[in-house]
Amino acid sequence: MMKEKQYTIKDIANMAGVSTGTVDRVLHNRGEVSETSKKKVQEVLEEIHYRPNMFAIGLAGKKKYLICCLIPKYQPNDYWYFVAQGIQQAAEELNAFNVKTEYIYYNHSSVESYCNAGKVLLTRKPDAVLIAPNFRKETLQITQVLNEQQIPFTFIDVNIEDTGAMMYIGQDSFQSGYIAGKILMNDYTRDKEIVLFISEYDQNSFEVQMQRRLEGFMKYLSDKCDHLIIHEVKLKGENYNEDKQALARFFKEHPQVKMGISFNSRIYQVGKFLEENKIRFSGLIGYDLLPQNVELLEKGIVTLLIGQRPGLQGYCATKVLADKIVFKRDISPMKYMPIDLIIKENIKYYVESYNL
Amino acid sequence: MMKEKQYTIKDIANMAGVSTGTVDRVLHNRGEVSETSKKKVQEVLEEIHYRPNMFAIGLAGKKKYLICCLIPKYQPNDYWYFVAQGIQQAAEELNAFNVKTEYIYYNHSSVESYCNAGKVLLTRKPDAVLIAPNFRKETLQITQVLNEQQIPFTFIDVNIEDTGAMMYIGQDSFQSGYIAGKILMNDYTRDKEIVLFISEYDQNSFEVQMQRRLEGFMKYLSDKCDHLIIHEVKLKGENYNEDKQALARFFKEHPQVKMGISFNSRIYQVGKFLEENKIRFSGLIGYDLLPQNVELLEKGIVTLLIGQRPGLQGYCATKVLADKIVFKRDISPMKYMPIDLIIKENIKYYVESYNL
DNA sequence: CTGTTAGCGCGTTCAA
DNA sequence: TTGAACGCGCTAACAG
Repeated sequence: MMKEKQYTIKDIANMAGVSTGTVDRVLHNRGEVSETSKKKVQEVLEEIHYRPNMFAIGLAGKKKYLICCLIPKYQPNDYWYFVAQGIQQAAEELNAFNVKTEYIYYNHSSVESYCNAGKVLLTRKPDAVLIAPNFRKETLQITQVLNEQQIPFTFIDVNIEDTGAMMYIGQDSFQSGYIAGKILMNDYTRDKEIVLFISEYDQNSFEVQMQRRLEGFMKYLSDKCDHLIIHEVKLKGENYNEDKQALARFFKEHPQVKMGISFNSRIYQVGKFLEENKIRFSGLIGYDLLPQNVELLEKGIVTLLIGQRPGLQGYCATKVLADKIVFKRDISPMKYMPIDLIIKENIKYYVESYNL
Repeated sequence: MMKEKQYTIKDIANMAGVSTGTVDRVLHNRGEVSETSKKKVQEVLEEIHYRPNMFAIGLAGKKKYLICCLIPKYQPNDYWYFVAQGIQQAAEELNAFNVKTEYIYYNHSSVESYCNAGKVLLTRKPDAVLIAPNFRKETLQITQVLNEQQIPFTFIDVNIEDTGAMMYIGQDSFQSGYIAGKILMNDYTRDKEIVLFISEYDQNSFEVQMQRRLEGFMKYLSDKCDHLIIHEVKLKGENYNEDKQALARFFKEHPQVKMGISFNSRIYQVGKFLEENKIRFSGLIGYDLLPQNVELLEKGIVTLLIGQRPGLQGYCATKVLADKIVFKRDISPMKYMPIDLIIKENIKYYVESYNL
């Protein structure tokens, strides 16, 4: 707890018997310095624990920092919109420290779009990068370049391993699926039937995430529930009318099914259908606090939403990057978000504090 | 998306036709400024979105700020310990802005101790104050002085109304009790019995908070559950042996009871007893992530913990105060924490990110 | 009451 | 190769 003296370059200059200019030159190995001066300064530096004053650096160097965020293109109020909100809030706080953020969007179902975004990213010469990674192979191409150029980066939402990322921020998908299973099967009695609303997408990383949730869910079922009948309805999630037909077909055939789950954030599609057709589920679980989902939760049509704090993810990831590049602070490389269990009765407080 | 010009006090001075000194004076309402100058500057400030350069503030400011925190004395890992952790984290971040924090502890069951702490507080001449208020009347005495001296303060955990507090941060106790009711009564069938583990304390504010939780809980029961048999066991929470006897007595008489709840953070006492006596509850609910509670949750003895993010409360309260005194930023006067529902399967991620 | 000014620690230019 | 000097934006002391 003793307060170490804060040495300045002036102190160092005095101690080494040179001028501040020279000290600066050896600190940044810039310009020509004689071997003798260099040695003198380095000796002093080894003795003391010099910690440059970051404020002075920020003030003097008109240095601007750029953080680039590679994320899926979003619509108002969808999942990535909230992530962007969190990034935005961090950006505002960081504004004062000459940190600018820039978004590069990609279409989350197009490899090509992702690659292009990656190329654009590199042309921007960012000081740090936040990536919502989508395709493994293509991501590795990007991160390789970033590593070569010593540009720190973090992953958000989905993790890609062995890339040298500074940090991953997101949720444990398997476990969240497991929990969903436990809660949906709370009233489990031997002869219940359930239906999974599965999305049909290409093989991208987000799909992998949903796959993990599904695996966690099935794990719970196989651990704890025997003789369960599990139905599946595939939804495209793009054309509601088409999906409506699929749902109608299903419920005509299986009117007795009263429990269901979706592993993506579009449970509202199912909810909407159920509402329109006055079908009452005893358990309907979905992900994420999209306004449509929230509304259905409040109406009692959806019974549980699993939240993963997209805003906080964006906020933390951005702050962590800034800490790294502006203040040279390091942090732990992994941060799992809480798996928030949200019901009708506590939704209000989650929506209110969404931008934490 | 247009890059706003970064205005400096020099710009403002020019625009307002005064000097930088005057601008500084109105920004920090320091020193004497004529009404006319003040008005001119304020007009400019309203037009532009002035964001001071934090680097410059950090570099130039020799001013030290002091935030005093009046909170209950704590033991490692109890509720207030986590609050203090959050404060500490904020303190570290604020360190760079010359903000120091200081704790003043009181014994949460002693009015006298609370008053003394209040007196000490005022002698410290703080720039801002964080209070975990306990006794209403005594709190009013403290806040009156603070108001006179124009020292901003926030309440945490428990709110005391009509005091001119900048902000209250805490949980909606009634609603959290209501939710507890809903979840405990999830398997509700007409003839179930439940037991409430009630604490016996003096009439302090924390007791009031538990009272509200109880009220919320009873509200749910009276709304949704008829013909319920509700037992009560009073626990002192200080001498385990004594409480053990009370519990033993109760369970000897009512071995059929399998659901219970405690409205304070000491459900671990009950859990410990149940574990020792191999009594298995189908539902046991408590508050807060104390390590003992977490352990029992993981073992499956406690089935649900309600979390209220003590760390975040401390963190936010401290940051908000600093925002006020250092950066003159104001914020909304009320912040409800989410009511986190924590079960065996998601506890891990809450413990890990406790210091958010 | 108000304007001026000297730093804060560092980066950078410009003479020497 | 080096030192001196200026400026980044803001605070606070000081002189008027």
